Amino acid sequence: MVAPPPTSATILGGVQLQRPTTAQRVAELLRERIVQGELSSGTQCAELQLSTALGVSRNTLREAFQILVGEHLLVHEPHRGVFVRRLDVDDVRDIYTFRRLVECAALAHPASARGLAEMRAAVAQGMDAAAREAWHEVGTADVRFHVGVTAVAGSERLDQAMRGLFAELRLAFALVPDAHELHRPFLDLNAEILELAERGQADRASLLLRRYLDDAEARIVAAVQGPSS
Amino acid sequence: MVAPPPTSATILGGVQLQRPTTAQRVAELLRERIVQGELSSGTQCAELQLSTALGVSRNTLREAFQILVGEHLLVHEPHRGVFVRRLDVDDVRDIYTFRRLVECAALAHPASARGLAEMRAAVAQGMDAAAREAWHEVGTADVRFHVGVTAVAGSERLDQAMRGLFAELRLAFALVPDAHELHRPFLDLNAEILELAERGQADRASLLLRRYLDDAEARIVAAVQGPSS
DNA sequence: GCATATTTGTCCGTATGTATA
DNA sequence: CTATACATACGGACAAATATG
Repeated sequence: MVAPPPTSATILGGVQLQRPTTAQRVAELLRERIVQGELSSGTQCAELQLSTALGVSRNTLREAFQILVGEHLLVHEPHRGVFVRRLDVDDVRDIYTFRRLVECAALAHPASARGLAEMRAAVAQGMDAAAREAWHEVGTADVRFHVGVTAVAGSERLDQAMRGLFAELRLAFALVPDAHELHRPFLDLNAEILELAERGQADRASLLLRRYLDDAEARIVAAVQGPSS
Repeated sequence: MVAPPPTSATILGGVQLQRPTTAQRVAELLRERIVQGELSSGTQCAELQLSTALGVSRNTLREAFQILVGEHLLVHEPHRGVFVRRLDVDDVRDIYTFRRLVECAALAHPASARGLAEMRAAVAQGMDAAAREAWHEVGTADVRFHVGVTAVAGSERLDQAMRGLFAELRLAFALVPDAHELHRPFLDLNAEILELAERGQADRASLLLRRYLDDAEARIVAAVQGPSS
């Protein structure tokens, strides 16, 4: 059920030499639904219900759960079940502390040209999407830009950690009332950061990025705190 | 089998409010064996053999595998099984690129006093262990010192990522012939870094740390490359 | 290159314990 | 407090892929 099992060998280019197992496909499907906000924070993922809905056994589903718990997208409460993670203010602050350290340091000491290329592509995609008023894609491009910033550091593991962090962040994005307004103001800022980075003005690029992150953090924190205060 | 299931409630102090599930306990047991080198790189973890040896079902064991695969300690090869990860030179370089960025940036922009306290405790432990010629404990203290450095940044998620990175690194430590000699030369260096950090000489501490990491990387790379060259 | 044995991948049924109405 | 629902964990089964002789 879940998905048409890829024909056979699946030896596509790249690193992925192994056809995904069912648990991996289930995890990917759930991950997508979570970051897209279709499964909102706090939602319980009942084993019986989900396994029948997806057409997989409970054992396989539980393997998928372990993957997503490891990515912090699900939380496990013993004998109660697994739930879509709910981020609180401390979580958001923690994530942005992480991002500030990594992204600013990456820009300050550039080591990989591949990251710059990603940043460039992301800025172009964001501009294009904004012109078409495709706000969701603007958000995607924004995330892509910052993954690119991280890639400047030149560590595959660091990139992966950051991708996981952004998946978590989307749990908070879903709480922001007008998601369009969240990313649009950053389009020009990203372009400016890119230009500074390409001209070798590493310190100024890093400083501008820090301002971006402080601003973004404040917006998300306000949204997570809710209408109160 | 695996381990005496903790009596009942297990509401110890700290964050851990949930009694570990069997899969988590199995994962912890295997993790320990892996980082201690008892399960060496490349070893296959046969499901039937391990599940009977540990007294758990195959399903439960497979859940534990997913946890450790997520931590990069095991690799999954479809229809072949799971194996203890084998690090190559690129892996070691990647890990040290990660460490350089994070640890140096943490020291350069200190944000948490708790991290400094950990560094201080680790230096003391290392000195004490060296005096007793407990070389294994010297290594433990060295790792603790650098986890402390990371903690200076003040992000729980960053700390966790770094702990995972060190678990991976131990796969490579096991390849170094005389593990004693790996950490001992760094005892004085750690103390010096700590002193600079405590005196607020953030830049000099960060620079010294970078030299440490370059040196350590070279040693590990040489060990992983083997007697050749 | 082929037939066979082994191991993984996945499912089902079920007994037990835990939380909640 | 009982009852119900659900998670936990086990063992068995079989197909599919891989390894072996």
